[in-house]
Amino acid sequence: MKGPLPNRQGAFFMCNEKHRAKALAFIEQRCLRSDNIQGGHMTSTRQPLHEWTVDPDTAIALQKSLAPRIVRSDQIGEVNHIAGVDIGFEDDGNITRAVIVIMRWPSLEIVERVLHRTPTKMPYIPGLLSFRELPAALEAFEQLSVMPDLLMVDGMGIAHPRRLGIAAHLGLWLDMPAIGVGKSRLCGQHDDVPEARGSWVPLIHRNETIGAVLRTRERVKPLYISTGHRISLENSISWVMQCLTRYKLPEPTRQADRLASRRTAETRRPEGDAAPRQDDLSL
DNA sequence: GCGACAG
DNA sequence: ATCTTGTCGC
Repeated sequence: MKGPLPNRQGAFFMCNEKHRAKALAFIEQRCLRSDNIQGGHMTSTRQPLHEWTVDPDTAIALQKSLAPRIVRSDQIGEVNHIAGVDIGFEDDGNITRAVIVIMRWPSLEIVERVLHRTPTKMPYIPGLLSFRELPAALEAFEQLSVMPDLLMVDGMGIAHPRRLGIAAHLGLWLDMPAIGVGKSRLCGQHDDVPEARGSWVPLIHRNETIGAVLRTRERVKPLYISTGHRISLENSISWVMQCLTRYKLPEPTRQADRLASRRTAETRRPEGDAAPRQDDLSL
């Protein structure tokens, strides 16, 4: 019997056991390895790429060392599922809400959603966003039963002072194709974007094209699109355009966005009510 | 030194 | 990001 939208637990145990097993294996391999899976031999030591709770200087050094590993060309296979990734906050920023929405391509129907809530551990520092938001996002990924083939992450890809924005960082960590979909500029300069939907101008920083400023809707502030990992700028723009409906944001990002910031009945706490005990909410 | 600064 | 009231428009 089909209810409105089965919660995660139900969906997991009733329908996606096999997928979930594969997803777990995937996330385990992606998150716990170092850099030794060349050729066909799996001699992985299963060590994380790096720590997440670090001081600003260390974080900057990490970005500099990781940035050269970002693949800016198309290294992407068949796309059956696209993920929208977004992080929101509640309780004065003390609680981080990581959201992942998986949509089937090309139908764009939602096949899975995860909302993971966890205490915030790092402050927001311009340029170091991924260190604040990615730990929660990765925990959300661990709860997926369907692994996507392409990520759309809110924020910048390589359009970053050290070329490692949150979308690039996540793409590299998971070794998955990723696109950065930002709503405002972090660095770089650009001309005015023509008013026509679909038109764009290059975003340039230190004499290098690091992204595109794309008009996804007329009369609306353009989006900042950039390569995250394993996808070219041209195809990043193409995927974003293909995921547009009637809104400014591409569907995967839009759906993740609304879930990450929406005050739901579970989130809202009338006077006298106790805070939710659970870390994860069913949707 | 001063301003800018994803979410 | 989040907090907020009203306002404009389909």
